[in-house]
Amino acid sequence: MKYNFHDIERKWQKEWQRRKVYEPDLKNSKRPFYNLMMFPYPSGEGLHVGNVYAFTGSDIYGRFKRMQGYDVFEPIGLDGFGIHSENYALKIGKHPMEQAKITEKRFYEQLGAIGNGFAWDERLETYDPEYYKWTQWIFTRLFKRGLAYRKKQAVNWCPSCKTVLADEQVISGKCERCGAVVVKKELEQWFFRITKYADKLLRNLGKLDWSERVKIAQRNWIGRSEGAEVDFEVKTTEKLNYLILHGYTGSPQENKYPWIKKELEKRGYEVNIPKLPNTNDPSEQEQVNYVLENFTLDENTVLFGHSLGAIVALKVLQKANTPIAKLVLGAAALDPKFSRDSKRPFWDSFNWNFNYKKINDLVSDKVIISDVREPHRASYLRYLSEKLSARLAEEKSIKKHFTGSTEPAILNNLILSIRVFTTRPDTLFGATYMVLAPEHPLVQSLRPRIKNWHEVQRYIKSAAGRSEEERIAEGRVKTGIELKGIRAVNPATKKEIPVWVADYVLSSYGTGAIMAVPAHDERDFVFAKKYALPIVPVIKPVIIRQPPGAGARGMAAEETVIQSECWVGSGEMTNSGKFDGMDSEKAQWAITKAVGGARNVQYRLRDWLISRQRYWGPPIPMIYCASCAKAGKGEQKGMPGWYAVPEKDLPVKLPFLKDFRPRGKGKSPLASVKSFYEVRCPSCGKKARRETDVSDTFLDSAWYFLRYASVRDRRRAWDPAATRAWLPVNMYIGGAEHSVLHLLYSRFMAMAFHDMKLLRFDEPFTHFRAHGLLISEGAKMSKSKGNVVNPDEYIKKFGADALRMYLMFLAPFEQGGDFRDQGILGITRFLERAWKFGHVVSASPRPKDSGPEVFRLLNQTIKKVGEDIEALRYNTAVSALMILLNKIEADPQHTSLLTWNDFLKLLAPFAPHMSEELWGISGGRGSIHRASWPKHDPKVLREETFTLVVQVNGKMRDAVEASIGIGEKQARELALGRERVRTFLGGRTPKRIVYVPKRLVNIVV
RNA sequence: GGGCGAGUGGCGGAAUGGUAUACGCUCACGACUUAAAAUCGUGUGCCGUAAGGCAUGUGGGUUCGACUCCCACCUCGCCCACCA
Repeated sequence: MKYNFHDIERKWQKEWQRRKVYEPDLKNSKRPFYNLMMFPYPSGEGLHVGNVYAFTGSDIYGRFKRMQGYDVFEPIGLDGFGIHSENYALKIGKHPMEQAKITEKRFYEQLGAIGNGFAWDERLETYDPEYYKWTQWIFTRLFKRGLAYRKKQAVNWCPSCKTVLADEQVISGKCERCGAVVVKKELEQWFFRITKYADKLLRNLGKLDWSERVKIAQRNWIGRSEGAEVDFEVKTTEKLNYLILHGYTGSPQENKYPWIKKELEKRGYEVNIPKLPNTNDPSEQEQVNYVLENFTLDENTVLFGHSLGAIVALKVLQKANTPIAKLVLGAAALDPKFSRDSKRPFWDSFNWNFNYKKINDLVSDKVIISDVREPHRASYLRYLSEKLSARLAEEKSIKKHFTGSTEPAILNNLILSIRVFTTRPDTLFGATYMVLAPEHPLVQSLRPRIKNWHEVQRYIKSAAGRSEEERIAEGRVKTGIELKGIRAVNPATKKEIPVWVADYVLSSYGTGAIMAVPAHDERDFVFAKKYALPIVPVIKPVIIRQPPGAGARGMAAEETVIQSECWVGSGEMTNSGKFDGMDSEKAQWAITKAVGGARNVQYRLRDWLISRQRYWGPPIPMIYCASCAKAGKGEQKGMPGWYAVPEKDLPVKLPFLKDFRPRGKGKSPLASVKSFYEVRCPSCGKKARRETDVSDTFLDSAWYFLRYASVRDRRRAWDPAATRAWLPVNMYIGGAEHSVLHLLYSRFMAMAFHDMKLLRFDEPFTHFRAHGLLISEGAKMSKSKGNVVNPDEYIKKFGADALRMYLMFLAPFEQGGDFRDQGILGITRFLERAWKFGHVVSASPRPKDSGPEVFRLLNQTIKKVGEDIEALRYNTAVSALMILLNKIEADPQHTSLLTWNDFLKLLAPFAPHMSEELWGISGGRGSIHRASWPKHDPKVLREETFTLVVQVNGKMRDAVEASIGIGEKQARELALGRERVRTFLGGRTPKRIVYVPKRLVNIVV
């Protein structure tokens, strides 16, 4: 009776489905166990053997848990949306919607053939409108929660896929999907505010039972660093002068003005704060004319207006028609249209229309300061900042409306300064120059004061054109250009230092600017060497006492200031960034405070860029209404005109597009489909425009595990009762390549839903295990090497059981394995022998009890296989099964039916089809996969004798069977009495005899 | 450059600080066969006829005893990479 695996496997696969062996009762489960495997991304080539490897490992664990009495839920689905599928469709010239159907069929057939205990009734596909309806719903929820927002930023652009990419999808400067070199592009895009959870994502790792390497990868990716933010004052060649306009009912003698004047004059600036006419009943013309008659604006003027003074300032500038250095508006008075206040006397005499364009042309450096304690002003100030394209600084006042006797927030915005982030404030004394990222806004705002603007502009352009990869490929040759005419003041040394622009500073990390300390930072050192900048090591700083004095940011007065005792201007780097003697926490913060800096924590993690300018994904369910935007209306603060598609209108179905090719130019193909993007505004009903980008595939997979237990729920994304019963996931197994993508996004989702009270837990996977990489013939599988293993072929040739078991036998599951063609024969032989013996067992009389040796080995095997499965050491579990079968075969007359059936149970997770068939043959009831896992008897494990090893000087010289009850004295005597031992001793007397109970005697001479 | 992991027979790999090389592949020989395949049996780290000696990347250390623990170095793999 040859084992016909083909028929038997097919038979049981059908039968299991018919009998719903793997369908847990989702409504009433006593012992739920959610055993999840990462659902596959269905490629056109069909199921990869790597998928089979991962799924088998997960399935074995699930089957083991099921036999231990759990209701195991092991769902499966397809992650079929995304660039990968779309690119494949493009390649073969099929439409992704049609191709998806073909691939789906193929994948489910293949997944069925590997014999996993899948809960087929709960399968899902991410491109199914029933599914992505909820993906879109999630988007709208995140938007309403303020976790989804739009911003313009230099983003990663893949020129080949013609779409933007998240940071996580750029690997060494290349597109994760297609390998094309990624460039930076300035685009407005949707982001998810994952950074809001940076700290929690980091902290929670501690309580998760996950593969350590994945936790480490996440920790590194989040990249928390503690440091300080310090402002460096900027000095320009021509001295600035300040013209400050107070507000309604104000005067230069009141609140912050004297202090500001003093602070600015201390720094050597000319300051004018005129008393404006008719403060209590001001008129626009009168005030504007007064200012223009008494003061002359020029390109070194910093114009600051507070409250109504801000409005006057705008008019003054408009009328003066002279370029100035900088414009700062503090808590500007509200356009009556935006105000809910009672009528003010000046409302009639002021004209609230401005020539924004003219103002923009006259001054490029503009700041609008908004007091966070005055939320009613926020929307107008935001509107104003957009109109003026000014930086909106949200600051906290000392006294509401910035009316305190000191207002550091105002002062800091008046002074031109560069804010840097550093983890090493103790090296401040060694900061000899500064570097801004090419995209730093200050570079643009300082433009009129930069003497070599042409060269600077050329450099910035070339830096933007260069891809990340090029920068790396150039071997870290750093390039940059000095901003001539601009200097910064080192707040520690008070010395003026040059300011550079260089692309080795990243705009998206920290403040986009650094203080360069070439003596203590390798990158700065290289740069300084190249451009002959001073290198000053910081040596032995000392603490001196100083009278109280405010720092640049007006921090509380200090008693201790740390100063460097001596600097040595040698050109060499003192050491590799380690700075002995003063990097203690205390010193770090003392110095930070002394220079008016503030403690700060920075994360490497960036917000998740979610937009994709492609076709094959869920359309982003947002609508933009231009007329609402004009009126400053919108669903979310700071995003006028934007509305989420109402839930009743979901899903926003992806239309069938004949030409679905990516268009480039930063727009999705949907942007050219009028019938798609033309909609009514959900708020005002006027004509509006639908968002035409689709969302990132990783959003689809960031929540799929929540859907499985509720796939038939048409009213909700997930059913609360089912979710409470089955989630969080008890065991999640998948590839380590998702360490910082899928696994981080999913955690973010759970945390966001938790905070929205949509979930009771905030971590989706309590246990996660990363399986290793399956390679073939000693090398990574690739088409070019011709070593790709096709699972269909092996299933056809050897059967699913053999393939499963062989894959698991290769090496520890978490380590990965090397698929060698020859090796599978060993497993085939093992299975054939089991098959043969299974028939012998049922055909010939069996002893009632197994012999003691067989029985002991059985018990040992039960223990070992159970422990090995729990630890995912499948290779040694298989090996133990082989040893047991060898024994049974060698001693068939001492093997009882009971023992044989226990063997089959141990085999069942690995070879589910054959064990099921043999189970029936030897009289087992029901499915073996619902039978209970055997228990070992600890008493039986113990043997009566053991091999006592005899060592001389630590080397094994002899071995002798001894009774388990032997004492130390007897063991010594037994050892010393051995012939061979005497030979090795050669008459010498032992100096020492070490006895290890139940193991060995070591005679030392 | 940083992080993580791994170096054991011809190969995949196994070993709570205590018999290194389990289990399997390969190979050799034998049985069965007209023959081959399959199957079964025996053997298989290296040197040596043997006694014995030498072997867990290299060099040191701790220990009665180290693949295992500690230090330094080398090699390979994976992940990240100008994150201040």
